[in-house]
Amino acid sequence: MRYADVIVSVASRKIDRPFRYLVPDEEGFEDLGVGHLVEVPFGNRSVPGFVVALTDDPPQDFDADVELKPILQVISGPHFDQRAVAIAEWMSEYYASPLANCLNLFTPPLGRNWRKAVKRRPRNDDELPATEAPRHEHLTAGQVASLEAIEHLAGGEILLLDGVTGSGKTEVYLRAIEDTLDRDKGAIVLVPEISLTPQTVGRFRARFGDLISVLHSRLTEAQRAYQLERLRKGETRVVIGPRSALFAPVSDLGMIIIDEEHDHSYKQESDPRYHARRVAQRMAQLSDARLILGSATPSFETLEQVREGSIERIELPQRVNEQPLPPVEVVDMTEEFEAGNRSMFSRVLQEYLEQVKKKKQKAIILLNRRGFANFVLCRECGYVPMCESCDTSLTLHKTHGKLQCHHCGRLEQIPPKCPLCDSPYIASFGAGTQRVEFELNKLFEDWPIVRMDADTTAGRMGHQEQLNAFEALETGVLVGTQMIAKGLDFPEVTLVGIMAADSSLNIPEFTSSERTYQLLEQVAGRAGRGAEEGHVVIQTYQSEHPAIRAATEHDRSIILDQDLAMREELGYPPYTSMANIVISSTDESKAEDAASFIADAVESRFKESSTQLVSLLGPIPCALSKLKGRFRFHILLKGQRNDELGPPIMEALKELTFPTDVRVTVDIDPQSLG
DNA sequence: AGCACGCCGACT
DNA sequence: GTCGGCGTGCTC
Repeated sequence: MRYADVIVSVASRKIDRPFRYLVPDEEGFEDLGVGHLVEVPFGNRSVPGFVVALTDDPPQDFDADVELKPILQVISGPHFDQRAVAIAEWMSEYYASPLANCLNLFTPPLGRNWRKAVKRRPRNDDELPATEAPRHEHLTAGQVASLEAIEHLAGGEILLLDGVTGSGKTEVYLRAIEDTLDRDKGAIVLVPEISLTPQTVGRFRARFGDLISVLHSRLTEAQRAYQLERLRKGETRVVIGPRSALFAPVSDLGMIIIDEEHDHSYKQESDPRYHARRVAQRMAQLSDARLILGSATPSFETLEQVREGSIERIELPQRVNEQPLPPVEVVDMTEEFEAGNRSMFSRVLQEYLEQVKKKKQKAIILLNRRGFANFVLCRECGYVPMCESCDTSLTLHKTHGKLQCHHCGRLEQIPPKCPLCDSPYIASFGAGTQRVEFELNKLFEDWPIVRMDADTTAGRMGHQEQLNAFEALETGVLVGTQMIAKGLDFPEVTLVGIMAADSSLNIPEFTSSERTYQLLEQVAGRAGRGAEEGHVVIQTYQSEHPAIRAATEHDRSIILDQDLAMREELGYPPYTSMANIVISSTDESKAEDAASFIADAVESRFKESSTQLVSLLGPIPCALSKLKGRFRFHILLKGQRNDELGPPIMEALKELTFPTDVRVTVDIDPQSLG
């Protein structure tokens, strides 16, 4: 008899182990192997499962042929191979996540109709056209050095392309992939989702034609399945897509490229909470593939690895068009106020805006907060309308004239008078992107403004629609949140204005300086990409802060050394490893009880393990102590540098049971402790 | 995670 | 007397 080890796709740490089934000696099961999605009986129901091994041995302690149940049907596959199982197993341990969830990354989404295979052949292939992109340009010295370094890179080794915006990193990627294909190997290219624009895709399509599969979020399930099938068969050898493209079945993987490696979209914020950079590192080792990271503002973690020698670095300090980076002017808004300016725009920004309008050019204004006003407040008694489901203040939106919760979406009427003291003096504070749009309209009549934030980009094509609208303008302004900082390339943009540049500095996270610097430097790089000189104006109340100064002077060293020194001093990553366990429930005391139970169990599990715990904080209420009607507590663990906290946490949690409604999430290497 | 079994409170 | 609360245990 043949038997199959199956991981049932049920997200629970309790049943996270293989179950062995009989493989029926029937038609349809001849080719059954690792990576197939199957339907298996489980308890008194049937569930989806993934075959992870085949064997001739019955399980111990079982009267196999009497008690074992047979696989009911083979649904689809194979979706992954033995190497993928090894990666999923590593992820499961490292991230303390059920193996079933990790294997899910390699397989099509299991909807309500999982018993039926998704058709692989789509009606329309959605092939985006190749855009003409002739091979340049001669290469710059930095590009030549990059290609040489890549050539000498051994499998599993990592290279950082540390190149300013516009330094031609994409051309290096293209040539490195050509070389990979020449060696008869495949490649994975990860980009932030926002970069999957027709322009980027067109360049790759032009160079690699039918050898590339593009995985973007607009694909239907059938289109996606078709592209994955082509990769698996080796018909396409290169895949480009967001973080999930890391799990595409590229045959004979020779190279992984992560563009804009600092980007936060590479961290998945649902289980398994993996970081694509970390998984790619492991995958490159297991596959003997080269790993290329690229960014104008590399993550401090990566730069620390450069410093300690585990990542090689090549700098590309020059732009391909030989233009300098745009000069940045900092305006201290306290001085503007002293000088009698009550407008949200500084005088210098207003002057530049007038010039841009006069010259029929384009401007970008960044304010990293959506809505009209951040919150409203009664001026007599201080009452602030709060969300009933979340422990946060409501944001004023002018478009629908209501208060909105930015965490759960709840809408409330604006109270005409204070519900506590009946005062009519309700005022709003803190401007958002809607307010900027409103003030610009007042200041510059009949100058078109395109607003780009989460409110205007809903829907599948939202981003592209707003970008197209801005592109189509002869002259105008793009107002938006951080989403406009990423990868936009409009040569007509000659001015970038950044409002409230310090707003993200005050977020209580150890990465707030790093993030602020990256955001400012990235958005500053949107100016002056054409022939015309660009200007950048940063408005702030903390003009002396290193994060602001580093972006102003285009000099990362102003912030890097002192920020890393601070992290070492205070025991933050990369000098410690960190894990955050969040426990939530609609019942506050249930959440708190479960949390202290977990804290005890985890602590004693670490005492028995070889992994040393540097500190355990909590349980304490989360910064967002109530979210979507659920009360939240968290436990923050620190371990020694590079120690893996996942395995002991997983073991502790496997032994515990909680009342229904109590949810426990483990976040290894968290980006936010909220 | 589901789902069944099983043992104690307020209702037709 | 019964419906039903959710604790405990099992799933090849």
